[in-house]
Amino acid sequence: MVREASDETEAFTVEVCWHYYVNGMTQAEIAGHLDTTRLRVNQAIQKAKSLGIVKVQIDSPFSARIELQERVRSHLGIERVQIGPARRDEYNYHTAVGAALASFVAERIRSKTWKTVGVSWGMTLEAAIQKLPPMSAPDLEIVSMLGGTMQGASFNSFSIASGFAACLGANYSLLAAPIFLSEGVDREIFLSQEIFADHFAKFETLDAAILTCADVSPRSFLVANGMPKEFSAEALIEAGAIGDVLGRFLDESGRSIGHPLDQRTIGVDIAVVEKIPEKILAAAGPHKIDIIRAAARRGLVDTLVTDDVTAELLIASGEQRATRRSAAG
Amino acid sequence: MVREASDETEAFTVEVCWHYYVNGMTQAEIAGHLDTTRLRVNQAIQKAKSLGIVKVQIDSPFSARIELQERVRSHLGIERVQIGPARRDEYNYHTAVGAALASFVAERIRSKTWKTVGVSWGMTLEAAIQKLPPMSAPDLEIVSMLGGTMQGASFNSFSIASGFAACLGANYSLLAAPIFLSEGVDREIFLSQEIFADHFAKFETLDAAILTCADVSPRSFLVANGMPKEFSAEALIEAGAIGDVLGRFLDESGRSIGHPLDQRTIGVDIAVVEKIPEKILAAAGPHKIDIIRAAARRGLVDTLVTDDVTAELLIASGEQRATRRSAAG
DNA sequence: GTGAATTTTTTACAGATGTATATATTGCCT
DNA sequence: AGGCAATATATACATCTGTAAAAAATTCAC
Repeated sequence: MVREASDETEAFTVEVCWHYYVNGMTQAEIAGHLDTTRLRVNQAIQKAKSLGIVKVQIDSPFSARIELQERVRSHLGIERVQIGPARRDEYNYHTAVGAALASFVAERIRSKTWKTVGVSWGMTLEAAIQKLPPMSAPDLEIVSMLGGTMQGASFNSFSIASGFAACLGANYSLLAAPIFLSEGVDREIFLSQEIFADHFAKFETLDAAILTCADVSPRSFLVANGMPKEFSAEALIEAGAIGDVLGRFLDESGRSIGHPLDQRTIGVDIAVVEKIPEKILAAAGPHKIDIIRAAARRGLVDTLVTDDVTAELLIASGEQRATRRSAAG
Repeated sequence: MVREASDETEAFTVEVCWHYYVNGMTQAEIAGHLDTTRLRVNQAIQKAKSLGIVKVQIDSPFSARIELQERVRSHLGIERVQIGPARRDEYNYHTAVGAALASFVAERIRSKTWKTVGVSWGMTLEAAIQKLPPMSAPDLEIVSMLGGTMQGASFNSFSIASGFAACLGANYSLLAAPIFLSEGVDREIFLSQEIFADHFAKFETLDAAILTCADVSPRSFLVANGMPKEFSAEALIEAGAIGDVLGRFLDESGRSIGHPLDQRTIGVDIAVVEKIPEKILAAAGPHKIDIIRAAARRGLVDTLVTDDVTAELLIASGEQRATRRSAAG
């Protein structure tokens, strides 16, 4: 058979695609119609897709959001991203992400047979609790994963687990301890108490974890209200910390900074969290970009729940970092 | 399960389509990822296609031509259309269509096991002969389907069948008779001669026919050079003729006009032509629009070979006719 | 709380797609 | 003209899609 000139093969490819995509013919029907083989038709369609002759366009008001979440998901290398649209005129980095988290958690609890869910605490989770629909999950236990702060104004770190439980019609189990022990208190002796041992045992079999994170700045409730006096934010930053998850400070690559504070922290170990089947990180705000990325790097994120402002910043700053590395190369 | 608001279902539909068309995931993979069923995913894709959320675009310089040929094919209700691009600055209604016919016939002879092919005659077929590549088809017989004209300048109606045969390395069988008998000559007696009977018998088993057509005007070689003196073009037009195929004049609907001329015409009957498995009509030029459409209506066209000028006119005039009928309705 | 209606999911199956492999065909070189 | 390499076709099979039907779940009305 005479081999065709490339113009003829592109004309053939276009004609094949016309019949397939526009006329809705099967590949076998097209082969019969054009007097060729099904393999040739299949190859023409593959070629058209790979050369961009055929383009699929998804036209919907939701396309931009779905594209954004897919770009963030790909950028962070995680399983899924849920984006809540934020108000740009009165931006507040808890509201949209709180709503998105509430929706996601409700959906997840309906469709999964979760028994135990660990929770962190923070103002983002508090915002989610405000938005959770009433549900009835009597077989579910909400387990707090770290101690709380002893001071505060409106926000109560001990109310997060109980708040989730109240809305979900679930039970809760609190870690009734300060997040950081006082100087001179031995952590292992403190945690050897049976009530704590029983609680920590729960961490080994959690079905999911609802996490949040914070940077190392006064915007972090923990940094503003919960740090021991002998540890400063500046010292943490000097040690490489860019933020914390569950009271554990991480560097830009997601590595623990190996700080003396770890020996005073009452909460689940990061290595235990990594093994939880479904880790949901809820976080938004420009100041959290680095710690979100670090947590993802560390393997602490299956699902990121965020807002669209933060999602766009993640993408933009990711592109900047790629551009800087490329220029340096 | 709570029925979703329609905004959420469109968001879901878009997300499904994103994974399917952009991420290249299978429907089962998407169902697992979005925690739903394969049926739901399939339905979302169908819905997106039917609502126009998903659009397939075929971007190629050939798209316009393929679209045009599909529109003509659909307009005429025939099997396929081959379009040759014509020069617009020096338009000539034989060259492009002749080239397209040559290409199509060559391809067809390579891929089909044709034994006998009937041919009409005309300047369009002559142009095709000029463009046919040399081939070797010793088992093929080219059979002329009608008598010829006794006069002419450069064009010889008796050279078409032999010209095809020469190029294709085939045999030929000529209908050595005038296309119209003289007055007073009985057609049946004339055709009862064994040599004609043998030739006419071939018409019953033709594998394909290569036809052309002409309007009723001096542009038609037949009308200009072959008509008996007692029949005028005006009289044919008055009888309803808009053109001819194989010397048989048809009205706008493709019906034979039932003219006394039929009793003097030496050529295959139209009813016999209708039964040939593959009928190829080669025709181009603004003056042939009506007879092309009439021939298609009559069932004389499986494949139309034309040029792009004519194709566009077919479409445009078809739209005008539809508009007129709509206004009259 | 129960039963009926409706909707969704699961399962099954037919047809289409995608790809691998064996076979056939074509082209080129000697 | 024959042999070999390259290419195309035919065949086979795995996977995916599309849809129908049975089963399960949910919703609604009483």
